[in-house]
Parts: sequence; structure tokens; C-alpha cells
Amino acid sequence: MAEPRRRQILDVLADGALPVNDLVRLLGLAQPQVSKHLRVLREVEVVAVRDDGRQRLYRINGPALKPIYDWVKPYERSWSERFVQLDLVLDELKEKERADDSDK
Amino acid sequence: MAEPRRRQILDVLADGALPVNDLVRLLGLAQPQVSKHLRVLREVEVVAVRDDGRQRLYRINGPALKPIYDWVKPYERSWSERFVQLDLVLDELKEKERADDSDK
DNA sequence: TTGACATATGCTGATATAAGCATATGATTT
DNA sequence: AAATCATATGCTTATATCAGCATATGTCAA
Repeated sequence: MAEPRRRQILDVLADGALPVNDLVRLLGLAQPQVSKHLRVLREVEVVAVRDDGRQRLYRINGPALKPIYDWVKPYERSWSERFVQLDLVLDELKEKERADDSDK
Repeated sequence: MAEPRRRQILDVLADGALPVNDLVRLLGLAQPQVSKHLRVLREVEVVAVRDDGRQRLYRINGPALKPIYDWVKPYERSWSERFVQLDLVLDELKEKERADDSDK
């Protein structure tokens, strides 16, 4: 899922479920490649399939993304505006301190 | 960052900045490996360094994780309790429907 | 400045992963 | 049943990535 093509596939699927061939068209990749990437995504369960006649509709499986969310969430704090500003100030102070030290 | 060792490093750093050798001890990896992983993490800016005497203190750079957060956040909805329950019900209905169809 | 400590980099071999092509499987229409 | 459409899989080659070892760079202490 670090692979850019996978991200791309997921981004496209974000707008809703799609059959494989639509993905092929939208991404400009060869069909086998797309199927293989989908296989990987399926195995990690970040994507789900539903058979629809001769097509197979792929959609994003939201819940599978929860672990990622949980992992990143604690850091949300560190980029919320107020804290970013505060960190900048602290960094500046730290720099100043270093400068003072080397003056000694 | 898909690499488990990187995740491990980040998890350890989550508790605060650490010098390389502490990471080596905590992770049980060889020092060069750790340095290399840190290099990668540094390049992606998901980690920041501060020189401290002969040590180099590494810490997590929260803001670099924001893009991941932003990407995953839209799906938060899909695993929040109410919706998960709803989805389960819908899936069951769908199954039932399939069963009925094959009875025909 | 020499020695010891902390960290980084270069190189090699092993392993994983993707692309590309051919082809298999499975469902649908006639 | 045959032809056709949609998707999946097998195989090969090219490329990326990691571990491990040796060694380089930079910093502090005596």
C-alpha cells in the first residue's frame, strides 16, 4: 500500500465502487497489473469485492484503514495550528540558547 | 514507512526523542541498520534530528504525518459504531436476498 | 593530538516486488 | 455449446530494498 499505484487505485475508488475495467481505463494501466494490485489490496482487506454479473465491483473497505488512523491520530495534536506556532517559538528559543552558549 | 522496522522505530520514538544507540538497544538491531532506517525516515521528514554533543537525538516530526491522516480521515465515518452496525445489517439483507434468488 | 565513543556510509549478496506478456477461468449472450 | 466479454493467474525479467560487514566521519576527553 506504500506503492503509488495502490494509492492511486484507492483514490479512484474513493468516489465509489468500480469494476476492474473502469480502473484500467482511469489509471491507464494494463489489466493484469490492475488485477494484481487489487489482489494485494484484497488480501490486506483494504478493498472488498462484490460480484455483479460478469463484472466484479471493487470498493474501499473503510474499517481496514482504522489501524492507520489510530496510529496517526495521536500526532494530530502536533499540527493543529496553535501547537505548531508554539513549537516554532520553542525552537527559536532553543536556537538562541545554543548561540548564547557558544558565546561563552 | 511500510517497513515494520520503521514503524517500530517510530513507535519507540513516540515516547520522546532518543539517541541512535538507545534505539539500537531497544530494537535489538545492528547500529548501521538503525542509522539507515533513520536516514530514510529523515528524508521523508517523518523524523527530525538534533545534534547533542556526540549524540544525535531523533524525534518524530508530527506534521509530516498529516497527509496520511488527511487521506484516511474521510473513512473514519465508515467504522464509527453506528455505521458499522448498519453495514452489518445491510450485508445480512444482501446475503438473504442471494439465498432467495438461488431458491427460485 | 591521540584514543574512545557515537553515528553514518559504501559495498555485497540475498530477497522481495512490479511490469509485461501469454494464457487460464468464469459468466453472458446467441 | 460456441463465441465473447471481464477478470485472474503463471512465468520471466528488471529493479528496488534489506541485512551484514567493514570502514569512514565527527565529537569529546585526557
